Amino acid sequence: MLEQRDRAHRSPINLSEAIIPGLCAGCGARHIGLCDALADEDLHFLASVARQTTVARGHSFAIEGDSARYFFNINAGTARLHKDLPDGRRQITGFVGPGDFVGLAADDRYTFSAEAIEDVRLCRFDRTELRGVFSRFPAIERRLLDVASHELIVAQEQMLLLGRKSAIERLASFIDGWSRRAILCGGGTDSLRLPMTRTDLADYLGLTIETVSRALSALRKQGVIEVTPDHNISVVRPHALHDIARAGA
Amino acid sequence: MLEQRDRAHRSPINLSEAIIPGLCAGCGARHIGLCDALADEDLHFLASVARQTTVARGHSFAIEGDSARYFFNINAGTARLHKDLPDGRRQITGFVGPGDFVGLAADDRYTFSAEAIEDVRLCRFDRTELRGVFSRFPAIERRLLDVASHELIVAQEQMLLLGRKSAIERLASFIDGWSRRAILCGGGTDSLRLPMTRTDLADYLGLTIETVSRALSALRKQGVIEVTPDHNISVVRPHALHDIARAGA
DNA sequence: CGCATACTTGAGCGAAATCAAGGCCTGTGG
DNA sequence: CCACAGGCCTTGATTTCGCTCAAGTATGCG
Repeated sequence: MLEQRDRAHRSPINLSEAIIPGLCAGCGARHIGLCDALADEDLHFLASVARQTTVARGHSFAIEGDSARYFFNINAGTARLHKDLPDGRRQITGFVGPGDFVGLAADDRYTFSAEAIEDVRLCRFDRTELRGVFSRFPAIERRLLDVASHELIVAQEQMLLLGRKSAIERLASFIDGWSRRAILCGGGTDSLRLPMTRTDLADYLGLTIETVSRALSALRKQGVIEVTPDHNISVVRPHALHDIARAGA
Repeated sequence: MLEQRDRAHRSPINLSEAIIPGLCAGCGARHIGLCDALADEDLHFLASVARQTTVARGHSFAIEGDSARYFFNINAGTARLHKDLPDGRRQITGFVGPGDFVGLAADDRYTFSAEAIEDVRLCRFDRTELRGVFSRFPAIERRLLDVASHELIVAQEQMLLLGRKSAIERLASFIDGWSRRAILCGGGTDSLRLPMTRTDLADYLGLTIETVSRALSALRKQGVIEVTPDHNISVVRPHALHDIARAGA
């Protein structure tokens, strides 16, 4: 019986990181390998339809309108997904990190752009081969349906945020969600690393950079968060933060 | 060999309407049956996990926070899906009509409420039985993944609308999309029936009822649309409407 | 006919956008 | 080592788009 390490060694794909991670309840798709029971022939098949690549910070690996040839699974780093209007207005629809999928929401052409905000390592699947992958690994198709369902829930929550919440509530919602994700998927609760700029935050929350900055200051003055010198955040009163996010009580 | 009509007659489910409709490119999930090759035993199985019901206008068939027992497929009528904040603010995340699915974006509990804005006839599936349905009809699972992907695309487009578009652009986008849907899925292009109230429209577009009304008047004064005496709409200059929607050129 | 519901329009207000200035950190070159 | 440029962020002043408050119109129903 092969060790995980040996299998990883045989494949151009690094199996010690999730190729097809599972859905971790509460935090979305992250960190749970599905690949423990793969035979050698399965590995060879996967290697023929998937390739691991690196995308440097600032570079795009999918562009809205381009032919959607690939489907991605992020292994390391963070990327932003965004849609743009002709006059330059931008809406970031999500940030994706290790374990997340990119390209579920695709037609023949990408309906979004994906850009690395840190160096990203990812696994790239040929979309034309996806049917083949599904029939060989039915569990993957099932998993993807779960992932897609979860993404729909998140998307609808974001619509509520964009359509109906105030600037402070938007910021509080984002920090609340991001810190939960960090706690569930890594640990350290004291300082929360924000790999995205204030501009990214603004484009994600439907605000301007100035309003983001002011809302952060307001949360800081209320003693709910602290802003570290390197512009990261630490959550001082998680419960109060959550109450603001939910427009609570 | 059984006729479609005979099969319909044998089942409590009306098979002449789509139980599991296909994905009609461009218009989303609508009107295309998947049920032409079903054996009698399959029909009996479907009848054991699904039931056709009616929901009267104004009534909810799913409530946010309730245990998500069912999965729905709309056969007739229109419903709104919405999320609410404790203080009464409401965001409608979508309108669903014949052929659409409700409950894809569900965890153990519903993360949205669904309410009929016209009398609705729907087919109700036990979610605990869905796995069984999928293994008996793999095509359904595949179809649902396509539907979920398409809904993600639509959701991201709506995020762009809510986060970055002006009131007039929002209205133009909605009317543009709704009229395309109407043209693709039924025909008559002259008068566009809007089954939802101005309040619904406002809650869908992240605006107030007054702003919706003013934006409609503005589009009317620009000669892009006409508003009929019964508050429906007819699109006079579709191209101009589309340009406004896309903040175009 | 009277009332309720839904929609439209106007006036004034306010939250966030825009415009503008200044601070802080990093890297680069003298 | 310091000087300076360029990001990135914060804060202040002013403007604006859409919200709130208010009044009036139209339609449908008992």
